[in-house]
Amino acid sequence: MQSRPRIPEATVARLAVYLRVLSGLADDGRGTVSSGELASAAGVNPAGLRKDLSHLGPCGTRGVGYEVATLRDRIATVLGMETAHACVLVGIGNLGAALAGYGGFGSRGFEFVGLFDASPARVGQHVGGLPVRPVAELEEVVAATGATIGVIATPAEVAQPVCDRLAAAGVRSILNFAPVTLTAPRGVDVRQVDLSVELQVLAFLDKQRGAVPGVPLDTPLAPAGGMA
Amino acid sequence: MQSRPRIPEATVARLAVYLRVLSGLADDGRGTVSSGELASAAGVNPAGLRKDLSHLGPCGTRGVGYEVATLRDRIATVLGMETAHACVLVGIGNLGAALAGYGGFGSRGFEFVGLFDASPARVGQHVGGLPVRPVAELEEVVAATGATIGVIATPAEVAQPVCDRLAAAGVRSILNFAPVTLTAPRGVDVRQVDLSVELQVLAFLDKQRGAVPGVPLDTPLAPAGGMA
DNA sequence: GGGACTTTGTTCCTGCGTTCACAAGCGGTT
DNA sequence: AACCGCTTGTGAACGCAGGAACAAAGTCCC
Repeated sequence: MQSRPRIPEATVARLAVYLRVLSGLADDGRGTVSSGELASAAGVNPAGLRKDLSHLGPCGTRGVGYEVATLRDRIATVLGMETAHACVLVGIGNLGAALAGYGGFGSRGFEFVGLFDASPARVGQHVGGLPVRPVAELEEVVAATGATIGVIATPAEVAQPVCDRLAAAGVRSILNFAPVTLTAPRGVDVRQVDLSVELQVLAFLDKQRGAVPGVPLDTPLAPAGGMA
Repeated sequence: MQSRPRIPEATVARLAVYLRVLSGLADDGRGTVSSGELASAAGVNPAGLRKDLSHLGPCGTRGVGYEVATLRDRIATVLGMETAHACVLVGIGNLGAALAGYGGFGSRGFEFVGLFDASPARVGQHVGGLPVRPVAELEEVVAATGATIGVIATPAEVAQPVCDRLAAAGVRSILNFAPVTLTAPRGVDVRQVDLSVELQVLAFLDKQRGAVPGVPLDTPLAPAGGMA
């Protein structure tokens, strides 16, 4: 009954999506939304959306719907977005530069306070308004800024040492883009985003769909010629 | 039981991880691996790993373990990696350029056959060995190359139109990096990768952990000055 | 050749997430 | 003021994923 006994992780991920949709609706001047419309825009089931929202207490009006601005602020508060989160980014390659320049982070309360790279050629360059610093200064910057989130976009070979240094420096949440499974000490949360894994799942689903005609397309799809 | 009655998506995602670990072990010259060691390297439970592998039939030797090369090839076959997949990439901004230059795709059977961007300044440039083409040629290239996978790395505003054009051109699997929920016709599978959502989940877990001291750290954690 | 150890493959069980369906409550209307 | 339709919030059932324990099977050693 308290504020948050426990919110499932799957629900948290969806809350972030709702928040994005609600921000767009607020910009369009919408005052209220129904669960059905919001669920449709987010690509989920209306009942599931209501259950997700029930985790943060009653925040809608029966017979009317949800007040867009109020619900947006409520979700932002629950997700911990009222306070800015300081992040450090290690590995300013192609992907790292893309992350540093991505505006979607800053508008959601995440601020990069340090960019690091091992290559001397990169050090000193400015990416997204911040200078790239040598990795030797990592611990110093983390301690000075109180950064709690670390993002790893390095080659796979050095991802684990970087993870160890981040954890030792006091970072408690790590987002890893390197294609390796990281091990972190107890109390440090690591989330893995493997781009090739996503592609392989897509390829498998495509193969499975093509091999099993049990899920036919309702589109004509022409000859196809496929046979079992 | 024979070929594939149905493999859960969660298992497919983990199979891709096992495949990466097995490739590394094969490069190190390892002949066999036990489920415990493989599970440890992949960061999963040994029992769960064996259950995942059971979906593709008995492929291990009791008392010994799994033959590294054999298991690797088996997983690669199941995931549909023996045949190369042609992909098109729309939106050559910071993120798109990073994806085009990422070597992890080519080594896993995914080949970019077309890069597209709406900006005339981008068109003609070469990224990752391929020329950037105008989006007007999208349908033509998809038809000529038979690409089945489309990757969207455009701004959010144009992601839905691009998705529609990809689907109409014959692409059946779409990986979307734009922060919008896409709607695709029946038969076209869309996977969403929202980087800010990942960060927000991390921030929430951190906030929850900090507010609820029920999960204490077993490390001393007192002075931040300590290091490995 | 036999015994014992190791490791896989399977089965059961617990818990979670998702979905469906209904009661409660609010606004608008007459 | 009362009725009625609409929407939220909640309770229950279904299905699925995850984890642990057990039996089968193969190998190594004596």
